[in-house]
Amino acid sequence: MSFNEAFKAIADPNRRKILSLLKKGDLTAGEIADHFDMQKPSVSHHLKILKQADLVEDRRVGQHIYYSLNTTVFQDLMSWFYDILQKEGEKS
Amino acid sequence: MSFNEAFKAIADPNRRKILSLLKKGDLTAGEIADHFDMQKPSVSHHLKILKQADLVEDRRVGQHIYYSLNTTVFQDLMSWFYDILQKEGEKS
DNA sequence: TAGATATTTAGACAAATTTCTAAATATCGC
DNA sequence: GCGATATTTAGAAATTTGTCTAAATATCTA
Repeated sequence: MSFNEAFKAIADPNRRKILSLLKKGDLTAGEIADHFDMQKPSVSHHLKILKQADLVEDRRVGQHIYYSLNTTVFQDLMSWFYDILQKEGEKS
Repeated sequence: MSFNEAFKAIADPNRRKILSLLKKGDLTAGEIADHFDMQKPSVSHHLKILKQADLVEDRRVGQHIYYSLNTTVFQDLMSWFYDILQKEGEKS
């Protein structure tokens, strides 16, 4: 269900930037927003799309909401690339 | 220049299907269109986007235009995934 | 050159996307 | 509970995207 959603999610450069930021460690929504020129509601919107695509997870800690990478779906996306690059006739 | 274009190009399921079809071998625009319910101009539009993203190449053979995969950009996209999945602190 | 086939280009239109501002919700510290 | 901080939700506006039909271009065959 989230395979196509994930491809759409990573199509946006701002969202890819968010994912790259999270690679280095978990961040709150506000910390993420600090890296962008957009307003916070816009960043929140992008985070929602990443969350719906299962590319990130969130957890509340007091006033803050921490976002973190969920790498499991990345594996699926990678598989699609592998499949395209694998020549016809080659065996897995 | 085509890194972001490529990510956008593969965000569409019809275009991913075209790429999957081409994996098995080169096809003409018409042969590709036969696999879809869309009208031919729509398929042509998708092919144009894939071409602009350097994901496919085309060559005319008489009346026909053959499309084929160009795998070089796929490598770049894959690299982005690798980079995300690689844990901080791990050495290449 | 004329008609047939293959494909793209042009232009229109609806749907989806991205961003904004304003308001709502949740939590903290006093 | 109140004010401050963090974040999301709601709704609007502008842009982009995906699709269609009609027309244009390119090539083949006779």
